[in-house]
Order: sequence, then structure tokens, then C-alpha cells
Amino acid sequence: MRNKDEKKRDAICRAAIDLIQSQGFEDTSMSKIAREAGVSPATIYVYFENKEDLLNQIYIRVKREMSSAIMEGFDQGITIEEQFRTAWFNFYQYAMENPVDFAFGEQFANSPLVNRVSKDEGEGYYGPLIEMFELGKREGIFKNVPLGVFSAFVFFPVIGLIRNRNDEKLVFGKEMLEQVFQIAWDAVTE
Amino acid sequence: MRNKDEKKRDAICRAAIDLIQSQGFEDTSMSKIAREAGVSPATIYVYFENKEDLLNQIYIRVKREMSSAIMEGFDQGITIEEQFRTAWFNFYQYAMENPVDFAFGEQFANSPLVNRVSKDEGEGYYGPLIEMFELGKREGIFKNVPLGVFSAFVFFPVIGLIRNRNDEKLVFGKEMLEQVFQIAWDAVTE
Amino acid sequence: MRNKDEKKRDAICRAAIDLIQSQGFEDTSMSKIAREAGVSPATIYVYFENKEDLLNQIYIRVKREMSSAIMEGFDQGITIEEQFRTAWFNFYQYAMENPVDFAFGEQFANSPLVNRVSKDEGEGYYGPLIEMFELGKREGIFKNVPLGVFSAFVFFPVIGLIRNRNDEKLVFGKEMLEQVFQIAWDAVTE
Amino acid sequence: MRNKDEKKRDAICRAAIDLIQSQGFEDTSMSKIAREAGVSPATIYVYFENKEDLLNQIYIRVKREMSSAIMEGFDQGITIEEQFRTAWFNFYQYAMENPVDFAFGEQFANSPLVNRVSKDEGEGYYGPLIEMFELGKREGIFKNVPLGVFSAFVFFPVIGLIRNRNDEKLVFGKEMLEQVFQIAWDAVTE
DNA sequence: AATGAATGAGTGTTCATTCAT
DNA sequence: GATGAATGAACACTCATTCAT
Repeated sequence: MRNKDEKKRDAICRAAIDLIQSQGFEDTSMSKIAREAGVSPATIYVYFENKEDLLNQIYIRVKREMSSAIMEGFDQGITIEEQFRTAWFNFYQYAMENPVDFAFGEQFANSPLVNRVSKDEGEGYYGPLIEMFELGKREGIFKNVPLGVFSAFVFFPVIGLIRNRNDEKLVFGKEMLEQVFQIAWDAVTE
Repeated sequence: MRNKDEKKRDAICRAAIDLIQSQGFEDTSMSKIAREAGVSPATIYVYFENKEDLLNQIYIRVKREMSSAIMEGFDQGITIEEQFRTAWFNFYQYAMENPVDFAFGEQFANSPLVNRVSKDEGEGYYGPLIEMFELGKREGIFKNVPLGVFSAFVFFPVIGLIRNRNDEKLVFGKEMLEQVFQIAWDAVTE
Repeated sequence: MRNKDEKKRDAICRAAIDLIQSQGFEDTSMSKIAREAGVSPATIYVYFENKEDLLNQIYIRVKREMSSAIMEGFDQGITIEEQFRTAWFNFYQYAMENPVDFAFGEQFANSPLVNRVSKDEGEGYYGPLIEMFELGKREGIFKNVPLGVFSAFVFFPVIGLIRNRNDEKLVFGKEMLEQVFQIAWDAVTE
Repeated sequence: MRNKDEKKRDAICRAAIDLIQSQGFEDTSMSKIAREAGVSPATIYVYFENKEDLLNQIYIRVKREMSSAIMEGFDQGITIEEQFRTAWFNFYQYAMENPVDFAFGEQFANSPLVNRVSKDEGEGYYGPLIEMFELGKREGIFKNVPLGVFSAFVFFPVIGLIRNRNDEKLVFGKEMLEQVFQIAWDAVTE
């Protein structure tokens, strides 16, 4: 029983994510989600309060998956530089390989349907990353700037890269990518 | 007959921009735009072919305003470093002061309603900026990376900054801002 | 859940037919049909894909009723002349008594909304009639002309009669009607 | 001045007829007519009271052209049979060659927009035809049936022929056509 | 828990017509 | 007389959501 429930909940989320990716935000209706998930429209309302609630839960889910992907290989006793490198390439790879989830998160950031609470909860998974940054600052590795500035120069450029890549058919070889990483590293270190 | 009223065209655009900002892309309908602009829904179709046309025209308009703001004070015979500094602070200031137009451009990037042509036309206004970058590369000032990488580390961080600022109530003093600019400069120069 | 209500489907069809008759094809909108049928406009779309589908289904329905009325008393082993007489008077009576459905079929013939398939399906019910005609030709009773010519002189005059009757307040007594039938019979027999 | 007026009035009518033929009744709007005629929508209202008036005037115009075409070669001192033959073939030819005007007349017959007056005026041009029929009846050539019956068996079959032809790709050679005419003649003569 | 039917409110868009010049 | 601008009302259709089972 419990199993069955969660499967259905998953199916609905998955259907929604797929549709948003393939058809865009505007053309993703509750009925289409229901059809894609193989359930009745009314069934969605058994699992989610309304569309806003569904989207918020999906947002959190995507964020969780994203953050755990980014922080893979983090807990070992590796140096800060190695942690940074790991996180950055993880992020790059995830953004490249999961344009679905990624674009989804992007779309969300600008949607009034995603409320504060969800955003905060979404950000909550990055604990280890934040600790790394704070430690690095104390150790004099990173520049002494607020966290927001840090992420603005480390992760946002990747977002820009991907978007520009889509527009300009930019492709990065291994060396170029290493070079780009170096730029990010140079930017935030003393 | 009455002459086509440029003021009315403006009012419609303005109404659309305001609504997209305050309600989001999805919830901005033609009738709402009409009501906000104080005209009949049918009147919009006197000035614009359809919704897509309206949005594209607005996109181009916003981009044009944005680009001319960014490149203000560009044509004099100033050094590349001064040009860079000018553009960056212009961009920062514009993004701060015009969150409406800015968010608007953001929203657009992900909408299927904005077509290639409009996007290209939107990008077309940045000629001087591109020339500056190319010249700087030849002179050995900037790193030898593609344009897309350049903008990813110069302008996208500002976008991230603004977004983080909105979320975290981050405020930058003059010194901090200078420091952030320095990071951008460090990132792309040899 | 509630089961799809055949009564509701009928009510919608009936409302559409009545409106088309009384207001004409052009002025029969989906909302008017809905109001007339006592349902919400959206409900129509539960039962029919769109307006075209609704009209096609109605067309087929009317054609089916019409054809079965025309061919009533056909299957017994009666002579071709008796079959012809039966069909002709059936047709005349149906056209007289069901001006609504009849005019409906008429209106349809000129509408681009009624597709080939529906027209063909509509024609498909006249099998026995066509057989009668072919047999009669082989037996030398009917003139050797294509089916289209046959129907043009047998059934279309009735349509003309009805239309002229409406315009001129023509009324036929029993004898006159017999005489008209005789004309049709004379026209197509050797 | 007078000349100019009439030219414009003609252009509007012509545009309307063409559009109704090519796009169908439903898709022929006043603005489209105006564009096709090269005038402003408002100008139509200088010449016609409203859409209904425009359509009625067109109806009458088409009917007049049609009737004069049908009765071409009528006034000489020819026999009734020759008159009949002339009229019938004229009608057939006109219907074949002017599907535009013809379909237009057809469409009109079922439209509530065409009022009694216009219909009556439309019928008024057939005087000579009616006289021929009445004379033929008195001379014992034609069967003694009302005018409505006469036209139902003489002209309506042609309408049916054309419609069936469109549906079945029926084509008539010279001989077949002569045969069809003979059927019409047989039908109404003693 | 699960569902298909049902719906009022809304969508983007076009219409016949009038207004102001 | 002639016009392009302007419009309220309507169009076909879809939406997120609730109802009845």
C-alpha cells in the first residue's frame, strides 16, 4: 500500500518534469501530467494540494537530486582544493547531462509559484559546500567575500556557459574545460 | 481616421512589462495587458500581430535599452581597461536599477515564444563590446577564450549577485562592489 | 466518478440541430449550443473533440436516421417498382416531416467543416437503394445512367419541391402528389 | 464622381463574391472583403448599410446575372421546345462555368441573412421563362402542374448533378448530356 | 484511494461596426 | 466621401479544480 502510493507520487512528478522539459512550462497542464503519468487528473489532488504544491515539491526534489550530485565524493578527507574541483566539475557535468532538471530549476527561480519556503528548503542541502567555503576563507585560500559572491563567480558562470553553448553551439574540449575551471578557481582564490 | 498613437503602443508595452514582472510570464494574458494599458483587447491587435509578436517586440526593445545603457560612455578613446570597467559598472547599475526589464530579459531567455530572430537581433547591439573583447585578446590583456566564456565570467556573475541579493538581502557597499569588480577583472585577464 | 451520460450527448446534439435550423449554420456557436443544452461549454468537449467533430457526428446521425426512414419497408421480397415507390414516398414524407434534420443535411453539404469521411459514411447507409437501382438497370427497368443522374432526378426534385413549397406556400393533395411521383418514375424508367 | 462610386461598389461586390467562393461563407469577414477590394472597412459602410445589406444586394446581382444568362437567345420567335432546350443548356452551362456565383446563390438560399424581399426580387427576373411554361401548358406540351413542380424537375436535377459531380468526379460527355436533357424533357412533357 | 465527468473562469483572437479626422 | 483606429462582444477552446461514485 505504502509502496504503491509512492510509486504513483513518483510517476506524477516524473511526468511533470518530462512534460515541462519537452513542452515548456506554459504548456504543461494538470490533465497532461495526469495522462502522461497514467492517472486521473483527480488523483493528482490526492497526492498534492494543488498545482503550486506539486511544483514546489518537484522543485525541492530536483534541488535535492542536484545537490547530492554536486556533492558526490565530498565526505572523504580531501583537501579544500580537491573539494572545490570535485564540486565544480560535478556541477558542470550535472548541468550538461541533466538539462531537464537543470532547466527546471532555472525556470523555477523566476516563477512566483515557487514560494520562499521551498526555495529555502532547496538551498538547505548545500551544507557541506558552505562549510568548505567558510573553512577555505578562514584558511586564507578563498577571498574574504560573502557566500553569495562566491557562488556568483563559481556556479553562475557555468549556467552562462551552458546557455551560451546552446545559443552558439559552443563545445568544450578537455583542455578548454580545464582552462575554464582555472578561471573560476583564480576568481575566488587569493 | 485617427492616427496610430505611439503613446498607446508604449502603454501596451509598458503594461506588458509590468505585468510580466509582477505576475510572471504565465499569468500575463492579453486581456490583463489590455486592462492595465487602458485599452480594449482588440486594440492590442491593431499594434501587434499577436501575442508572440508583442513579446518579441518588447524583448528587442528591452534589449536595446539595456545594451545602450551598458555601452554608455564607450565611444571615446579610452583604454580597454577603462572600457571594461565602464561596461561592467554600467551593467551592474542597470541590473540593479531596472530589475523589471532585467528580469524580463531573463524570463524571455527560456520562453519558446521568443524566436531566434528576436534573440539574434537582441544580441546585435553589443558590437562595440565584442570588439573591445577581441582587441583585448589580441593585445594580450584578456585570456584567449571564446566570447561565451568571457561573458559567462563577466556578466553572469552579476546576474547571480542580483539574484542572491534578492534572496539574501545582500547589500554591497562601495568597497565591496569594487572588490567584486576586481574579481571579474582578475578572472578574465592574463 | 460519474458515468458518461448518453442523455447529455443527445441533448447536445439536439440543441445543435435545433439551433442550426433556427439560426443557421453561421450563428450557431458552441456556447449557444451549451446554453440550449443546459450544460457548460466545457462539457461539450467531454463528449466531442471539437466543433468539427460535433458537427460530423451530428451529420452522420442525421444521415443515418434519414436513410433508415427512407428505406423502411425495403427488405421484403417486393418488386423493384414497389421498392422505388416506397423509397420515394418515404423520402418525401421524411423531408416534409423533418424539415429540421433535412435542412440540416442540406446546410452540411456546403460546409467545409464536414469532412470527406463523414460524407462517405453518411452515404454508406444507402446500400439497398443503390442495389435496387443497379438491379433495375440490369433488368431494363431503369435507364442506363450513372447513379448520380438517377438521384438527381428522383430525390433532388423533392428537395426543390420542399423549398418551393416553403417559398410559395405550395400544398400538395393526394392526387397531385401521385402525379409528381409519376413524373419522377417516368423520368428514370425506359 | 458617379463613375468612381459605381466602380468602388462593384469592386466590393466582386471581392465579396470571390472570397465567399474561395474561403467559404463563414470565413468571409468585412475586413477581408475590404482588403480584397482595396478599400477601408469603413468605406463599405458608405455603400452598404451593413453586412446583411451587402449580401442581399450581392444576391440580387448574382441572380440577375444568372437569369440573364439563362434566358440568352430567348426573345426570337422560336418554338417552345427550342426555348426549353436553350434555357436548360444555358442553365447547365452557367452552373458549370460559374460555380462561384452558383454556389453563392446556393449558399444564400439557406441563409437567414437573405430576406424575403431579396429572394422575391431575385425571382422576379424569370418572367419570360414563366411565360414559356404557362404557354406550353396551355398548348398541351407541358404537363399541367404548378410552376414549382416544373422547376423542381427541370433545374433542381442540374443542381444535384453538379453536386454529385463534385463528389463523384462525374464527367459528362456530349451524348450523356443530351441524354440527361432528354430525361428532363420527358419528365415535364405530356 | 481513486476516478472520469463536469464546470466557471479564463485563454488568444476575430468580428461587424463606429469614431474622429 | 473616405479612412485607419478603436472597440465590446463574441468566438472556439483549455484550464485547474471539484463532484459524485
